Amino acid sequence: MLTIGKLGEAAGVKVPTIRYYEQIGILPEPERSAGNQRLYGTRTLDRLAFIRHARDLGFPLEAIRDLLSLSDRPDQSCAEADVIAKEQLGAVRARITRLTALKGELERMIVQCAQGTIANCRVIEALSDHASCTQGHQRAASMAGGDDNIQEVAS
Amino acid sequence: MLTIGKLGEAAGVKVPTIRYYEQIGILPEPERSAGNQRLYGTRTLDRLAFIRHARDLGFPLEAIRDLLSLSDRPDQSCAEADVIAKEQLGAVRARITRLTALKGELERMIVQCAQGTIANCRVIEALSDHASCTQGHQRAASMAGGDDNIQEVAS
DNA sequence: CTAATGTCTCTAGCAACTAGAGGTTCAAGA
DNA sequence: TCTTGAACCTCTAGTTGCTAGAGACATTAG
Repeated sequence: MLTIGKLGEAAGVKVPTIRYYEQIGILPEPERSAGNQRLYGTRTLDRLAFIRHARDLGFPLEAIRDLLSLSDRPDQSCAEADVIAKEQLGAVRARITRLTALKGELERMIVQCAQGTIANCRVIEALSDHASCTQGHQRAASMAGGDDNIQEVAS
Repeated sequence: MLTIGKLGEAAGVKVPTIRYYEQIGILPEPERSAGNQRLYGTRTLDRLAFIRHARDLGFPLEAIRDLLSLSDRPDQSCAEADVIAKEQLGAVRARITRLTALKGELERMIVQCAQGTIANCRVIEALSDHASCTQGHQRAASMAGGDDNIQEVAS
């Protein structure tokens, strides 16, 4: 039997994340020790590894929940799993397309920045000049899953 | 003078988002009409278009805040703006690399799904089999800004 | 036995919005 | 002029997928 810390270590998932997964119901409530600490078997380790891997692949937790409920009924058709994976692939492709366009625009911006003053800075100017934008004006309706925010770029 | 709705339409930004930007201080508090409604000039439209464009490029609001404070002091060097843009470019490149790897893995998974039952579904199996993962085990320390979650894939 | 580490629950916070309640103001048509 | 309906106001709470902290209890190594 594994404690929560060992489980997290084995699966590559942080301890609070495991408790969070239990809270939202994608991991079952485990046994407890005499002192009320969670104890897990290898079944849960497999399940958690599955979740982690799917998260790494970009699947949202709701999709993972669906996948898990499918794998709990192994006699069903795998068509549903296939659909989920294909949707995921479409979303990933769309993101790559979009990010590639962004990369081009950023590269242009940086090349044009001649280390002058802000007044004639191409970076700021490129950001101000919406007309030179390669993307359209549709933000909400742009592409499926097009939420390309990057964390920790500059504080 | 533009009302908030017209401003949002002109800049391609939703009304609650504008109020949110004001709340977090990246848009100034505007004038008000006699009936307490917000009224904006073209200065704010420019600023909002700048924000929207930068968001489209994936800049986080904190980076945009820095960029805006730079552009408020036009005599400074643009080196800082250059640094921010370069960080952004690095993050975008890392995301593309990562997403391309994910795309390959998803494609493999889907090709192998022979429309059988869950019991021998390659999609589920590929997700369970952590050993066949092309990525390492480092999640937190993977790549800069590597948070590739996709929304709205499956409910 | 004690000290250090691990675990417990609970609450609050992060980004970047979005949605809703319940009320007010404005512009246009009859 | 009145009236309707859209747009606006403030405020709170929800979203996703966690992360961080407080204060208390459990376990384990020396």
